[in-house]
Amino acid sequence: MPELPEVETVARELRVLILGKTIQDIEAVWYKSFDNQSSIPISGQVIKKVGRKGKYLSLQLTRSALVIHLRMTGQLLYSTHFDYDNTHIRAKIRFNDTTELLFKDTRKFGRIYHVNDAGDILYKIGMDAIDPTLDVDLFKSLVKKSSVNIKSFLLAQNKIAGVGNIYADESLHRAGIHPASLSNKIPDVKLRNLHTHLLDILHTAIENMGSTISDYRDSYGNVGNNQRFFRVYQRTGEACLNCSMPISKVRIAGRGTHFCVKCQKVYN
DNA sequence: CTAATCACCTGAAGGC
DNA sequence: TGCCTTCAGGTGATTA
Repeated sequence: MPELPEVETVARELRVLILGKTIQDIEAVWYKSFDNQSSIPISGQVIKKVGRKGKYLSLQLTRSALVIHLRMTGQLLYSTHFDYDNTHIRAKIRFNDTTELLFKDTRKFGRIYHVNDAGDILYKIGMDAIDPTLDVDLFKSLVKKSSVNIKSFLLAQNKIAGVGNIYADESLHRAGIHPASLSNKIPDVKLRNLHTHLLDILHTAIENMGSTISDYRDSYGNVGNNQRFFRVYQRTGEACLNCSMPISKVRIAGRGTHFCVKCQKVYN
């Protein structure tokens, strides 16, 4: 589910909802969902800062940190009452004002890590895709250093963090680059295009509160709006909005990949 | 280093 | 209705 725009939406909401709250305790309803790697007690610690890097959320506490990845179906739902639906709730972060942050995760892939320092988890992640210091030149040099196909490059979180299957396909379509193109064979002009469109797509998706395919919800339980603006993702067989050619779907990097054969040129 | 495949899980959808 | 297969916003380990 959630890629950068969805996680950013949740991060912004959590800053309003839980910043400054004191944690009472954390209950691991499904044992694997909460991975406690620190001996520092959580109880009594205050949420000092809510951050995001790539698809990871980080909650800086007084003395330690919680790092959260929602994977495919994770949701962080803020609750002020106790009569909620417990289905698929895998962990509960309780605050001392009786409110809770519920970790709902149908497929159980998501994780809440408790670590001494958020860097213990985040050190392996590349630069965030909307980090202002990731300018065109740096973007181009990262891509040109890679020999993998561009779709795989965009999905590789250790290079640029936050882009997933939806926004990889959407940005490659806008930039007119075939997803199977080799990263180091794409012309500079096209990479410049890709950088521009990737940023535009991510920022627009944030403005639209993220994309909901099926499971994504924000911390209020609301769906996103950005799925209405997809041009290729999940539009297989439908007309390309640029040229009317039916959208194709193939498997690249082990993922369903949507593109237009006419608008997206292969470089290799 | 890269590429492919499986593993982790549950549920929805489509074919028969 | 039921059974079986395939697929899904992700990533990490393992095997060529």
